[in-house]
Amino acid sequence: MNLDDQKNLLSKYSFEEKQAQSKREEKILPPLPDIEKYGKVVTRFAPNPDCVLHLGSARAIILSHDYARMYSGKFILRFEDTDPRLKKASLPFYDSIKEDLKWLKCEWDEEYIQSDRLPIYYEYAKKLIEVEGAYVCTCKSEVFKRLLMEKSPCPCRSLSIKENLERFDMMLDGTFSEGQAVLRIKTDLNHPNPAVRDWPALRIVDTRKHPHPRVGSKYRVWPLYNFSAGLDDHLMGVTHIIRGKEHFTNMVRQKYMYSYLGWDYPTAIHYGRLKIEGGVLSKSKIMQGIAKGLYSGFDDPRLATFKALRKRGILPETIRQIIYEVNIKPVDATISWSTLYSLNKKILDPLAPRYFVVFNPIILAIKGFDTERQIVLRKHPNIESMGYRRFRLVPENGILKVYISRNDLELIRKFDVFRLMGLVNLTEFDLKFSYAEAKVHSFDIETAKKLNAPLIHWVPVMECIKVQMVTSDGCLIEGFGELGLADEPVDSIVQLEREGFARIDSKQDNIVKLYFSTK
RNA sequence: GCUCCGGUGGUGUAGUCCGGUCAAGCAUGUCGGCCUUUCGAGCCGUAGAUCCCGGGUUCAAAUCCCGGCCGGAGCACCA
Repeated sequence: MNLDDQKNLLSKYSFEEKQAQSKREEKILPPLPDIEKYGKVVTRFAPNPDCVLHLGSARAIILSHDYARMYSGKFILRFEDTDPRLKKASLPFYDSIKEDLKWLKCEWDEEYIQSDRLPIYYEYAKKLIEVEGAYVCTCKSEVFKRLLMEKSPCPCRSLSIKENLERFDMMLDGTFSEGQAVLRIKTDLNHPNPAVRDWPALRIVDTRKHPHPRVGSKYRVWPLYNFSAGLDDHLMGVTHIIRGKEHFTNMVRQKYMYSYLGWDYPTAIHYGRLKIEGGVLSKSKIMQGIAKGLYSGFDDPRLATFKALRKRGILPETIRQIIYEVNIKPVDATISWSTLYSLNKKILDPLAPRYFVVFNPIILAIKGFDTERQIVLRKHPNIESMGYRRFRLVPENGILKVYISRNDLELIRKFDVFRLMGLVNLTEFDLKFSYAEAKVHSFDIETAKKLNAPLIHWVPVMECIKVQMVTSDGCLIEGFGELGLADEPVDSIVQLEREGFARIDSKQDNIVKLYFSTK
């Protein structure tokens, strides 16, 4: 082996070694605790259908679903629509939540709607009264609150089982009206956290005034979160609850109920909030903003809803990677758009065909373009099988007209020669009042390279299509794109050369509408 | 105020349970270079962290203990 051979071998070896090292490690979920305790893992996602889903729910959804799949378990979707008054559900959201889950590739195995289950909750309410774990309290809430802070019981707490049962029936039959009675779960009145002391389980809602979107005014006694969710988690066999840390004390409260019923509390995992720089992630801000006309809709690009992310060409795989990366820590995480985009681009780049689109267009008249030319460009620089883009360029009286972007004017003026990508090298650039002129210098790329000419994208005036694009701040910009763009199906993501990635949102009236994704 | 939970480069995260191999890894972002008929992708390199602070235990602490500071969550007849 001579020296050259050795060098070769060495460089080859170290190259491969480096490649192997730099290969991105596929993030995997850490093991779920307590799996040995349960025969089969059961998780659930339990949204209130009072708004569309946003990035803040992504942790709960993806972790719950993926852990269920990882352990060949079961993933349940449960709609928690038990507040007909303040956080009232609305019919369209049941469907939109399901759409978002499907888009995220989180198919559920079972589906429940709590507003269908009121009789079950009533049954357990009675059971809890019978084991003296619950009582019907008719105290004014200020009075009760004061007693609570003093760690002293309210008069209703010592009522007999029989009296409580009667009172509960009076809640159900309408003798008590809204605000007059509430079923409470007995806890330790000395519990250091006043928030857990004798928490309310069921209350009365005047559903003639506040009809429920699904069951109207059929029921007047409605469960509160801890009661219905707590019961359902056991009843549905949930083994692992994955939810936000705001629910931490809810677990403490629910455990009292579980002990009366002789149940074991599932393994609960609490994660912190997931935010994104500048992204609007509050249900009330989303709802109010749309009502006020501040946002164009649930898919407004400034919102961090799944609908908006999807519209911008963010892939569900990207969101999943982010979730895997931030994991299940109880700390809040603010992820940056650049991280999101970078992950997205890595997935997108080998998939997205390339096209020319010129925004802020100006006509460029090319002089000295004497003969008709056909040019063929690849849709993807490295993936030939993706196909080709063909242009037929027919000059008129030795002049060819193309659109270029005003944004490139400054760049062009810095050089004597510039090149229209794939087409021609130009010189003697001259900006007239409403158009620009330039003269053919040469055609081959080698000359352009030699002269260090900047590369400009372009669109032929004779063969082009109108393009509108919604930018990330919600503005609409217009321009012209090459004809082939119109052949790409709606929803596909393309790369506009030198501009960035964009998703085709619609095609109508000879206009292609795009949503900008990422540079 | 009370009750919990946390604090690792700009951001996110690994390591913390079972102290040494961590003068701290990875990703993203920054800056520079290479490559490329894209300002994309890829490749190479660079800079950036007294591991919140103080004390203690120890031969040895990002890791254990105590105190402090800062941040978050909860304290609804909401979910």
